[in-house]
Amino acid sequence: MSTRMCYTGAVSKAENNPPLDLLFRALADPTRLRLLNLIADREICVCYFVEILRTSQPKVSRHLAYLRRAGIVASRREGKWMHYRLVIPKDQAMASILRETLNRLKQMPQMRRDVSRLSSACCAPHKYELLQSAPQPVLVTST
Amino acid sequence: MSTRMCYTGAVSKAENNPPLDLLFRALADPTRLRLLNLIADREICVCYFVEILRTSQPKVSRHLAYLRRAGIVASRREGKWMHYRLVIPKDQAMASILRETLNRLKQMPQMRRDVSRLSSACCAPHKYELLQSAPQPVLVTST
DNA sequence: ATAACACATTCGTGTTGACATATATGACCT
DNA sequence: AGGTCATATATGTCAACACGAATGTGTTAT
Repeated sequence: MSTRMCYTGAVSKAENNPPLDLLFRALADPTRLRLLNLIADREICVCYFVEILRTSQPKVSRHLAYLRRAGIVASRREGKWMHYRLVIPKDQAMASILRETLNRLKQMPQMRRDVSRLSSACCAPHKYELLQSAPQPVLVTST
Repeated sequence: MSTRMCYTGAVSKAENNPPLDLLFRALADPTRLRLLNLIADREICVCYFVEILRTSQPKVSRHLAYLRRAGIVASRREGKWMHYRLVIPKDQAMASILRETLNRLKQMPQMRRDVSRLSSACCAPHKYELLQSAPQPVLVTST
């Protein structure tokens, strides 16, 4: 009960402030950081994430949903495939923190490995079971 | 003791990657963001946080401990008082994301209110019960 | 229609985080 | 030594999150 009253206070506070802590919660997981790094420069479908991160499809799906709820990615359906792309938030603070983060991610060894694995997969999708007929990622004009 | 061992583990993982998600977890809470904003430009003791955020002392203490474990603040004891100050991580990615975050926090209304409340409290500590004899915050050269 | 495919969601479970309350520690004073 | 102040930590409760496994949903192909 007193908890409720506390939360009411918190919500009214959020009217003024962009919920920055929400952005940070979205970034506070290594899997989501890897997804974000891959998604930063291209529109890409889920099966590529599964292949590149070598993880389960539900796990990828859940984390993408998390990022979507945080408003930093959006999805688009094309037949069987769901394509995900980056969305830069309207809020300036969130936007610049996100951009800075993406720039820094790019320089990290693990993230570079992911991207180069993605390049290989794109050049030779026949080598990857899941990617046989999947639409290839499409580079997006970097912001 | 077990804490030490935990940290050792985390460090070994960090050989490749800076544990960026750890930084984001530290930033993923509104109370911690307010604390960080206040601590950004000055060394300041706990009782001021309690007064400015109008919250309980254990809550402040816990969140400061969280920030300390994430390596972005450090503490110093002076008699009864614990002073906290910002620490810019050595890792370049963490450092610049943190700096960008602090710059953005500064512009948010809630954060400005906190700072101005702090200024008032510093000018008239006698008006605040908790601050009667507490050492005043000391501005720190901004990085 | 039905089967295969790509992806999303749900369920059960273990883990972590946030909080209030209570208690402990360390420093100062008498 | 004992008391008090400033701060830290322990305890119990509750919500959020992560995961694998299973199941559901929408689309294409047959």
